[in-house]
Amino acid sequence: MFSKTCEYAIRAMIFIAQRSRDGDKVGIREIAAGIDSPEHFIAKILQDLGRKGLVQSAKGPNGGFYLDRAGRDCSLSKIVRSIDGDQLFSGCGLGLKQCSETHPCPIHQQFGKIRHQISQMLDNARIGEFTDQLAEQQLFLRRK
Amino acid sequence: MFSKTCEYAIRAMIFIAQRSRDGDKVGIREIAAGIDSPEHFIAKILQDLGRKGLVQSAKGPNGGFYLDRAGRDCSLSKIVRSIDGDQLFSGCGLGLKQCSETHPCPIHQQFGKIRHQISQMLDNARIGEFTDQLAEQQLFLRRK
DNA sequence: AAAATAAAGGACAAAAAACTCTTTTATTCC
DNA sequence: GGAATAAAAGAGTTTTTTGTCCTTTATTTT
Repeated sequence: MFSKTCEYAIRAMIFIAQRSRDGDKVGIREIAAGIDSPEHFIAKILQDLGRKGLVQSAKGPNGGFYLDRAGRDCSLSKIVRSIDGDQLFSGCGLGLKQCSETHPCPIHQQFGKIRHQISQMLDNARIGEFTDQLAEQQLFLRRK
Repeated sequence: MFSKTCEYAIRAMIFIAQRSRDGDKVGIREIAAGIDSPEHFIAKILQDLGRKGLVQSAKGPNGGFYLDRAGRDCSLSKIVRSIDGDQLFSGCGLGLKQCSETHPCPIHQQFGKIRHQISQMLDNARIGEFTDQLAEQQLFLRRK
């Protein structure tokens, strides 16, 4: 569904949202450990999200990653789009370059409905909304 | 959603179903042209589906690929499963190795619903069901 | 100012996915 | 039996994705 890169990105963003809610910053090592991802790889990903303004960061001692208000309000769909592009939201289920109402692939209708639901879910889910449940260990970002 | 391999496989199977409905066989060149795929690549894929018994084939003059009754009744989910595995049907949306009702990732519930719909759609769709609409050019397997 | 810390950047490496080419095997037609 | 046809098989190559390593830059603390 999502690329590995995108999965790590979402998990990292949610993790950062939780750990930086009181104005703290989170180091890359802590993030990698917290979401069970390769350290250097998630560093690259966050670097990229940083350039795009989806995550904030500060260098030096006491530095790290954190989210501003807009970051916590950011929808999952924005992250998915910025990493995987909009293939998932607009592409044909069978990979046709031209697939539309007037030139549909065999699963065009059915797939459209599903895509719509995926869109809705990802539009509605916000990075910051899991913070409390995460703190209470009702939700998880890594294996036990 | 699906791998390229899987997309080609589904398109090829549907194409073969249509072209072999009267007992004819379809050559690999015709298939590749009909679904807009790399010829040698789809050949490999069909070879594999053949070994798994999902498609029939015959060598020599007048040979080619065709489907038996079971093949035409085959669901899309069976094809997806046999090529991409069941990641799509059972994996975690955020890629967690352990994600379950008792140890859920942040989108576990929402993703579960979507996965269920995808499953249903792929279980219900059968390779042979598009034959008529395809013949009437109401459905398509390649770009214009 | 020097040392320490932590992200940014760039280049590289490994693995997987997508795709190609050539030879072999089976079948049919003459 | 020999030529022609078409899939099967095997051994590549290319591209993309995933992951690693090392150097640089910015910031803070002493």
